[in-house]
Amino acid sequence: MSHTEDNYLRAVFNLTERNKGTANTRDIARYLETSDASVTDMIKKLSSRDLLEYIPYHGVKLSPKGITLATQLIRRERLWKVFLHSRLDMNWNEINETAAQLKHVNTENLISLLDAFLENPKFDCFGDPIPNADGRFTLRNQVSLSSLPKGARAVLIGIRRQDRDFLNYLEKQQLKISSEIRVLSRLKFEQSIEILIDHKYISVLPSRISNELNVKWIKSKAD
Amino acid sequence: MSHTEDNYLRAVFNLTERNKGTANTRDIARYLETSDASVTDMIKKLSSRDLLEYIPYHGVKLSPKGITLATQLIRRERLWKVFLHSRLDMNWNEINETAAQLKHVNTENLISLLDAFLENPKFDCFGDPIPNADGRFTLRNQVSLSSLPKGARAVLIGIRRQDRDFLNYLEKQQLKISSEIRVLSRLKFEQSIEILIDHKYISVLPSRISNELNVKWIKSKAD
DNA sequence: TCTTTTTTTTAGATAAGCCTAAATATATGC
DNA sequence: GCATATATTTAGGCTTATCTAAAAAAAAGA
Repeated sequence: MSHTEDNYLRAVFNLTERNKGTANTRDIARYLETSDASVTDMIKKLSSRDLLEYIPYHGVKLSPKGITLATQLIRRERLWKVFLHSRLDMNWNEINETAAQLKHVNTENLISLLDAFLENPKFDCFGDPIPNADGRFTLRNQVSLSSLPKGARAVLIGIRRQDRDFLNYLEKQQLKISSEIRVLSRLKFEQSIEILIDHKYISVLPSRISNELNVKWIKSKAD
Repeated sequence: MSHTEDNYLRAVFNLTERNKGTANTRDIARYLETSDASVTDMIKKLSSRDLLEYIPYHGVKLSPKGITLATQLIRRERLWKVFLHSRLDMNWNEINETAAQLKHVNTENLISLLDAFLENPKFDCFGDPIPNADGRFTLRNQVSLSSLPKGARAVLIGIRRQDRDFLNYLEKQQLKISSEIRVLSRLKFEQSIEILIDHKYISVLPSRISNELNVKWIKSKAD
């Protein structure tokens, strides 16, 4: 597998949300910042090698073989993210850029040794699940921050959007994985939500933002 | 810089022993396991970009610009070796294979963060010096194990040859960086040297082997 | 349904990195 | 110094991954 092929597989994986549905040419091209024509070329190549299931003019999804490979890539990438975050204390944007490169590194024992060194994390620093060596993902209950009622308490456990500007914005707001959140009020303007972060910082987030944040809702006995 | 270009620069760096002398086409081809013709092509390309100084038919050396880049590559590769050895406990052969891939990864702060995490090591797990961010190498006194007299005490600090079979052989012999060595006797047969390793293991090494090992000779006050 | 817009595919080119075979330059031995 | 051997370069071609422009298919709107 070349780096390019790796990236196509991961793109299809991400765009089909773990293979529910198909990815279309145009979205893959945008995701990888390349031309539609290049995507068609590569799709043909990968499907001829049984990594993609392809119906011309109607998009692609991963084949069983493709799922296995894509899952390994995701595993490598997310384990590296944990390393970069927890050991090197790198910032979010650089973590994504660096892990995107590191995921291509592949030798016999590297990933199992790294996994052991990091003490077998199940989620990365953005809350995304890390598949185990068999490709299985850990599931957990989570809801969108935007769905919480006034007064609710929650912990931030997942960040859906991960583009540069969005991540910079969150870091500015002192929001990070494991941050404790209390919903102070819900405003009519842009369906905003006013929250208290880690008992210290007050923020008002428009739904455009809070929709992208997944939390674990801590229900007290009273509820 | 592409991965291929990276590898050519590092090859020239290694083959010229930090730029004393020139590297010839054939040796570069052997080192990179490619054809002579491909090497000529790439040499032309890199010298046209002022990374190599090239006299047709008479070999190449790194230009000042090339030295800077090659030194950064060596720095990245050797820092990763320290990580793989000291944190992941990977074996020597896989360390070389993995670090060869990792050295291409390059983002803004990665290497300085890794360096800090590893506590600024000056030598890697094979005893090779790690250039600092300015490209300077730490020097130290070392002699070949083969040159020690009977009775000498020393510490293993460098391994010159690093091919698969050689490294496997050393690991079998319980030899590693920082091993304490005492010279028990010197034999006529193949100029072998009998040594005691870490007060536990006795080995007889032919000069073919001991020539490739660098040690720090611990001279006691009596000497 | 028929036209227009959007999306996808095809056609034809280009650049990087590699190859083999042939030509040429340099080094070596007598 | 000349013949032979070795090393290097040139010539021509291949593959991968990319591109733009044009053609074709599908989707959307009136």
